[in-house]
Amino acid sequence: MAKIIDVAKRAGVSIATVSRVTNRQGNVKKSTEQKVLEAIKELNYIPNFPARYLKTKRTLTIGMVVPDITNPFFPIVFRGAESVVKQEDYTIILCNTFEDEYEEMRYLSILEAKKVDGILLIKAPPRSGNEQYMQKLNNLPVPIVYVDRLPKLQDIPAVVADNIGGGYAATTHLIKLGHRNIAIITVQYPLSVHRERLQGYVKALREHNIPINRFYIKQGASTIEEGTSLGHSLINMKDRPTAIFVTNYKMTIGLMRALEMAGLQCPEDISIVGYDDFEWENVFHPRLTVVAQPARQMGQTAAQLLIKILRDGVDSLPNKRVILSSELKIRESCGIYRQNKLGKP
Amino acid sequence: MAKIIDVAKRAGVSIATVSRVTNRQGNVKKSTEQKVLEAIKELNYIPNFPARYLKTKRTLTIGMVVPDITNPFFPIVFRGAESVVKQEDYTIILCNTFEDEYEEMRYLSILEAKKVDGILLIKAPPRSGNEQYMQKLNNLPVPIVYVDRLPKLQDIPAVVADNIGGGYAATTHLIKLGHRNIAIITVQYPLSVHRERLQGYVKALREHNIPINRFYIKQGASTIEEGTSLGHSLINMKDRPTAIFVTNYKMTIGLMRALEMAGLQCPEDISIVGYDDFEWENVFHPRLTVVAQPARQMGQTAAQLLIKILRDGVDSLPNKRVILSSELKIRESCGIYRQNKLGKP
DNA sequence: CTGTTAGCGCCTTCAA
DNA sequence: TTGAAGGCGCTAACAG
Repeated sequence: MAKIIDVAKRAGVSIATVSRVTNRQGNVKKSTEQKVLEAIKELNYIPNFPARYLKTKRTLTIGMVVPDITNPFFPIVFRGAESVVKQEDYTIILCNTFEDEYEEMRYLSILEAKKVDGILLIKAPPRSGNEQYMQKLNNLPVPIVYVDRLPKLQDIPAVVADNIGGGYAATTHLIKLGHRNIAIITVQYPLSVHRERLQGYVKALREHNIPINRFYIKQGASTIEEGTSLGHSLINMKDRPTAIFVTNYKMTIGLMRALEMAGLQCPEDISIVGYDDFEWENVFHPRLTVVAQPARQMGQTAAQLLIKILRDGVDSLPNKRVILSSELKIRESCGIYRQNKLGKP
Repeated sequence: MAKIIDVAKRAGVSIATVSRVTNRQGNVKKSTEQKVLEAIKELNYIPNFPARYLKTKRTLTIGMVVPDITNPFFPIVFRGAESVVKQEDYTIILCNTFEDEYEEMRYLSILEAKKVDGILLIKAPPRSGNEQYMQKLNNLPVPIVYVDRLPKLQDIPAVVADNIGGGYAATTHLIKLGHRNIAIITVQYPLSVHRERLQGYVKALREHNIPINRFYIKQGASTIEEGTSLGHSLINMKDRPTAIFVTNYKMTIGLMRALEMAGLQCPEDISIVGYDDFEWENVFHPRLTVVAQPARQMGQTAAQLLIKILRDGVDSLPNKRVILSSELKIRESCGIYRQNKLGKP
C-alpha cells in the first residue's frame, strides 16, 4: 500500500503538497499538481481514512440501526438514506438489533468507538428498568436522528410518519364501508408508532360514536407467529369482528395465515387493512388495502437532517421533528359489511 | 471523550497498562487491573478504533456490496452474514450498487480507503470494455469473498447456490406436469447465476427431448418493468407457452402484472415457477411454486469463509468454492397441462 | 506556492 | 508486572 510519503518522493515534492492536492484545497501550482496526480495514479495511492480521521475527526461514515432488515420496510428506508448520504461521500454501517434494546446498546457503543459521524436510529422497544439508557443516548457525543420510532416525546431530531393519521384513515375507511365491529392487531412496544396508530383507531371510532370494545384491541410482538395467534383469538370470538386493522407487516402475514386456517376468505368473510405498501402487494391476492408509509422519503429526510446537523450543528435545524404523511391505498381486501354472514353489529 | 491517557492518570498507572487491560492480554496484576477497570467505567472510556487501527491494521469492519437491498433476497443474505460476523465483533458497511459496476468500483475504492478487513461482494453485472477492473479486483489488498454471483470461473473464494440444479428442478417439474411449451424469463447479465439457471432449463428440456425454442428464451434487466414487457411478448406469441419459468424476484412481480393485464389466471391459464422464497409467498395468491435459495445460509457461509481467511489466510481454505443446494417448493402456481385451453404442444 | 514539523490516540517493543 | 518512547499515516499550522 502506497502511502503519502511514497507519492511525495515519486513526485519530488513534500507530503504537505500531496495532502493539499488530495484534499483539493488549492494553492498548488498547476504543474506540481499534475506531477502529484501522476504519482498518485502510478502508485495507485488511496488516502488512508482511519489515519486521516486522527486529524480531521471525521470518518465519513454514519451508522444506521434498524430492528430487522428482513422487514421490507427497512431496506427501503435504508436505500433512501443511502441515496442521500452517498452524495456527500458518506458510507453506512448497518446494524440489526432484532428489536432487542440490549443489542442496540451494544451496537451503539461500537458505533461510538468506531467514531461514526452520526447515527440514524430506528429504535428497538425500550426495556423497562433500562431507563437510564435513554439518558445515555441523549448524551452520546455523536448526533442521532431518530427515524420512524420515537421513544418519548422529547425534543430530539426525528423523522416520523403520521401514524395517528394512518390509523385514523384506515379505521375511517372501514367505518364508511359499514363496519362496526372493527378490531385492531398492533404492536405493544412502548414506542410512539404503534401507540399512535392505536390512537388513530380509537379517534375514528369515537368520532363515529362506535363504542370501543377492548377485546377487539390485540397487542403483541412484531412477529408472524404473534399475528397468527392474535388473529386466531379474534376469529374465535363469539362477537367476531367483521374487519381487522393490522398495523404491521409481519403481523399481517401472520393474520393472513390465521384466516386461511380458519377457512375465512378476505374480503368476502372479513375485511382487512394492513400497513406498509410493497410492490408485490399490488399483484398478489388478496390485494391488500393498506396505509402506505413514505418509507423512502423517511430515509432521505432523516439523512438530510443528519447531514445538516453535521454541517451546521443541531441548532441550525428549522424544526427538529419532521412528520411525513401516510396514504391509504384502497385495494380489494375490504368488503362492505354484510350482516347475514358475520357477527352482529 | 476520555482517552487512554485520562484513564491512565485516573488509575495512577501508565497508558501501557491501560492498553494491556483493554486488550486483555494479561500480565497485569489483579489489583491494578481493578483500578484501571474502575477508571474506565468512571470516565466512560471507549477505545478509539481508528487510532487503534493505525497500530493493529484492523478495523473490525467488513464491507458488503449488494446490487439492490430492496430485493428481499439480499437482506436475508445480509442478516445471515451479520449474525456470523457479530460474534467476532465485526460490523458491516453496506453498499448498494443498483447493478451498476461503476457504482461498485466507486464503493470498492471507498471500502479500500476505509481499510475494511474484508469484503463480501455480490457483483454488479460486468460492463463490456471494463475488463481490466476484474484484474484490479483480483489484486485488491483486501480479501474478497464472492457471494451468489460469479463473474467468471476463477479460483476465488465464493459461496453460490446451485443454479443449474435450480433451473433444472423447476423445468423438470413443469415437464412432469405435462408441459412442453415452457418459456423462461431470465436476466441477461454476464454473470454465472442467470447463465446457469438457463443452463439448467436447457438441460431439462434436452433430457426430455423437448426441442429448444429460442423464442421462448427471454432475457432482460432485473426489473419489474422488464418482467412485464418480456411477459407480454411471451403471452402474445401465437405459440404461447403453457408455462413460464421466471428466474428472478423483480421479474416475477413484473410477469404477474403482465398476466393480469392479459386477463390470464395462474395456474388455470398458465403455469408459473418463480425464484426465491419469501414469507408472504406462502400466504398470498397465487401461491407461487418457486426454487428456494438458501439465502441466509449463503450469507452465513460467506461470512465464515471470510473470517477464516482473515484469521488464517486464504490458503487455509479447504475449498474456495462452496455450492449450496436450492430446493423446489411446490405450491399452487403450476397446473397440469391442458390442451384445450392453451397453445398446442 | 511549498516544506517542516507537531501532534491525533493508540499499541508495542524494550527496559526496568 | 510496569513504564517510557517510538511510530502508524495523515493534516494543518507555521515558516519560508
